Amino acid sequence: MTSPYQFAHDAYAAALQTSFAHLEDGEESGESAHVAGRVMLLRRQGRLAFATMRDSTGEIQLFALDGVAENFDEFSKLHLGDWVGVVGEIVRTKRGELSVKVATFERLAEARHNFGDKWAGITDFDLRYRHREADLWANETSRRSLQRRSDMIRAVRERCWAAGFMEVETPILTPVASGASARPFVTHHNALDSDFYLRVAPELWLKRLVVGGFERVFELGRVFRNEGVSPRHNPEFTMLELYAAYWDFEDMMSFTEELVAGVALDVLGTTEIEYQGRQLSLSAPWARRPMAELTSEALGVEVSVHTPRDVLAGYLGERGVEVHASWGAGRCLAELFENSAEEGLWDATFVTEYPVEVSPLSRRHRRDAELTERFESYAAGRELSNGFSELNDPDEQRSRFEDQARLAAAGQDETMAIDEDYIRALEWGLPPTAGLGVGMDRLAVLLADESNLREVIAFPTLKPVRD
RNA sequence: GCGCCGGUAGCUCAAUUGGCAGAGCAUUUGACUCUUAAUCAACAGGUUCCGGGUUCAAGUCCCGGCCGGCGCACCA
Repeated sequence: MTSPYQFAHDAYAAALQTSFAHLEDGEESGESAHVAGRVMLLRRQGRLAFATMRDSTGEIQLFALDGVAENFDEFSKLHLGDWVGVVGEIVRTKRGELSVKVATFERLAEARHNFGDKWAGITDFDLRYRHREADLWANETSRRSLQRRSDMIRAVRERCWAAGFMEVETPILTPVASGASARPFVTHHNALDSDFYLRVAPELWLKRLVVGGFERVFELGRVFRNEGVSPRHNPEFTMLELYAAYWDFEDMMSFTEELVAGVALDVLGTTEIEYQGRQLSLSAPWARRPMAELTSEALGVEVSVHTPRDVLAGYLGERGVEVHASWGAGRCLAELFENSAEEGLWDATFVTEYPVEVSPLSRRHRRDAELTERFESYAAGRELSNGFSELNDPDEQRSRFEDQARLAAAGQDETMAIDEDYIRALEWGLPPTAGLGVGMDRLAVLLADESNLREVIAFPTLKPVRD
């Protein structure tokens, strides 16, 4: 029997369950449907057989009778997991199960492997992540989480478009990996005989488009960082970055809270979500708290970027953090914040006033030259977004990059690479602009109520199996 | 990269102190005209992750490796 090339499918399980809800036990509707999906369960009973078929919307029972179904013997020999296309009347069985009474059926494709135990499904992480196609049939929560991610991406796009942002695409293969302090992946282009880096952020390209006159741009794309893998980190992840000319960081914070709360509303219908058994608020407006203030509260002692560097270093030492000789007061404060206050930020909160030292692309704060007009948002103790008033002075940008180069020379692993083309772009004039980056996987984890990033990534990065 | 834990049939899991490697589901065969994780009967299914070692005897203990989970580090 050759495998069919097509099936004239005209009905879905969930819609049938709804539109024939009125059928009484034992009643026949007189209406026929063409349904298709996978056989998930099969109950043969002599000259009749029942199958539970699942499609992308839900499940419906297939009811086959010898003498009524034209190829009953083949039906009763189906395997769990086989794809079928069925034509038959919609009926409700005597025992009350809505069913398609099989007139004809075709096996559309065979399943050579099963989809796990009927009860337990597939639980082995290795199998689930390496063969997500099987996991998706075996585990309802896997389907739900990836569906939520898709709903989220859609909502983000629609809200960005609605706010007048235009979607653009910038290079993934780049001659310099800059725009974030992260180790890049390196690859090689043969014809150009040049090494390229996979981007660690689209930031610098996007700002060049603003220089070019596109006032509001966004990119939703994959970035790559050659760093550790954990429940909260995948080497490739999806970032939303957007830039708005004429805005400052305050404007961007307002946009951020509206965007994230709006997306939660679109996906979940609420901005008061439950995450890991605990209520979490994404409702705007979010608290806006200077880093120094949060850190002082957590430490029980007043600190700021103006506290002597060695005093801050001393507090870090007490907390068991190894202080690098090249760290100034700004870096020390940021480290102290991460070590003390960060984890406690449960409801969505903006942390503001990041030190210049850790913010090489941010504009200095208009009230304090040691600080920047930068914010990060946190939820469930984790960073969700990062944004700032963009540094648009090419001379200062050059000196900030040079500071980064000095730190690299002093032995710091993760620093930002100098990008001459970007500095030249700034020389053409970047208007006052605010930018935002949102970790889409992190947001998806919140919306899907998952604790592990891999659950919202269809095919997370795994080590290849070697012989 | 480091630490802890794990890997047994296609799937989910057992296996006492080191003493014959098992069950349910799936597959195969048979019975059954209203099942719902159908039921009943039978057959088959194993490089116990891989490679060494200790021992009369290793799924179990030891060493090395592979892969995964969690934590740390790095980072978002």
